[in-house]
Amino acid sequence: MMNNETGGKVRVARERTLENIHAAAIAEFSEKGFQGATTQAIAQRAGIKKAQLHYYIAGKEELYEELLQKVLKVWGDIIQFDPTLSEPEAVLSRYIRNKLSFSFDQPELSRIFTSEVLSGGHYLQKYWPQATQNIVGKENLIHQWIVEGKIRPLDARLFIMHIWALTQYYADFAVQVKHMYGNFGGDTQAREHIIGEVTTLILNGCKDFAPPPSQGREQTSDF
Amino acid sequence: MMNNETGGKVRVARERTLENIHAAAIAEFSEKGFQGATTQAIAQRAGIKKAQLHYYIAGKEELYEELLQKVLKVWGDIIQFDPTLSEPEAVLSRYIRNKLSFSFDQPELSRIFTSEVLSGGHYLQKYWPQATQNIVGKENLIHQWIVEGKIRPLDARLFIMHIWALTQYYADFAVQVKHMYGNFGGDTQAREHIIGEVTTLILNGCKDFAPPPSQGREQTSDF
DNA sequence: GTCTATATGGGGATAGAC
DNA sequence: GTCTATCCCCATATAGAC
Repeated sequence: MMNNETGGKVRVARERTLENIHAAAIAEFSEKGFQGATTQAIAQRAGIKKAQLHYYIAGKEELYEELLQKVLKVWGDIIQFDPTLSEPEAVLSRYIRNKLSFSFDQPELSRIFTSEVLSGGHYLQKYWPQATQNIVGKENLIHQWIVEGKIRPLDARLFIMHIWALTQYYADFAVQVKHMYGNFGGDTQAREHIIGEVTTLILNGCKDFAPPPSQGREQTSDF
Repeated sequence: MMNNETGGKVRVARERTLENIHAAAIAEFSEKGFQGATTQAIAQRAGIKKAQLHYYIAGKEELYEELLQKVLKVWGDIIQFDPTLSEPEAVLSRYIRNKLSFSFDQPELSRIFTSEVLSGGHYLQKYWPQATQNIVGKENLIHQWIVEGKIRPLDARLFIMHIWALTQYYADFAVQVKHMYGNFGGDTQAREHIIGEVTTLILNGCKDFAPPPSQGREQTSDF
């Protein structure tokens, strides 16, 4: 208290340590999963001793949940349909670009979510309702596009999930991509190429091929 | 030796135990990953004691590698482009159906592979060359389709990887699908619906939209 | 805040009785 | 083949000196 009148230096040092811990924990949890990760390895990656780590965190489980929340928050913030756009091409392109960029930039954070889902998703119990709610908004817009004949009739919810799956792939299976396609880490050109291929696949995939001259069409999907 | 002249009963009992162990290990490894899984839990799931388990297996690592090989073998056998078919629609539909069916029927086995990739894929070192070889065959056929104008120009390798990603999704994220879409476990109707949606998305996604009346087209993808 | 030392529990694996 | 008991190591977490 007394030796920290500015309230700056100590706090900054503490937060830098916490950042190191977070980065280390993200790497460790995303690789080994919650059960496979060890506080020992996290401490080592963060450049501190194990006892020191436990001085900064409440426990392994609390640290894990904190990071899980972080992914969910970022996704909730960034990965949305842009409401200022209206045409399917623009909305979907933007969405794909955002989600893919996150997969490229923060693959480990993305993988924590995947690892948790693989483990049964017990730590996501509170998250599913919110996620489903989130998808409903997108679903409604897509339904509108179908009614307006802007895209072909399809199962809107599955369509969203498929886009999510395709973009998530580049985080979860980065190792596979690297081996089967070649390295593309910081290469902007390769990233743009992938974004383009995914976007085209999706946009073509929902296009109406031979739209009957001008008549309303119904959605055939009944799921 | 002497009390087993038929060579049957004992062997059968042994193999039944081994099957139980395999099933238990698949469940455990797919949930927790290699590091997170414990022989304790595997034994418990198999209905035997831990010491008993170690009588049947060479070690945790050997058991894990055995199961990994199992997935790779099944994929190598089942998930191929059918050479008796030739049209893109038929080949891709069949491929998607096979891969999706495996995701539905053996999700845990599929997830072991995913978990291993998430962990860095160190146990797959020998597998990548074979997998890449496998993809090259498909790639050549797709290139042919492009030259023949049967599908639009696209990056063939990424296209294959995207189909793989979409079908793998239903194994890895089964929990997510269940929460956001509803249960679809043994429901044949729902399975067929999903197969249909994925197939249509892919087939439309690679269709040529406004093919110029009749002229060869070049492949623009240079990756 | 940071260290060494340690408490306590669980991990993989084996010995040896039955 | 199956059990109990055990070895030895590593896990999470804390105590307490500095």
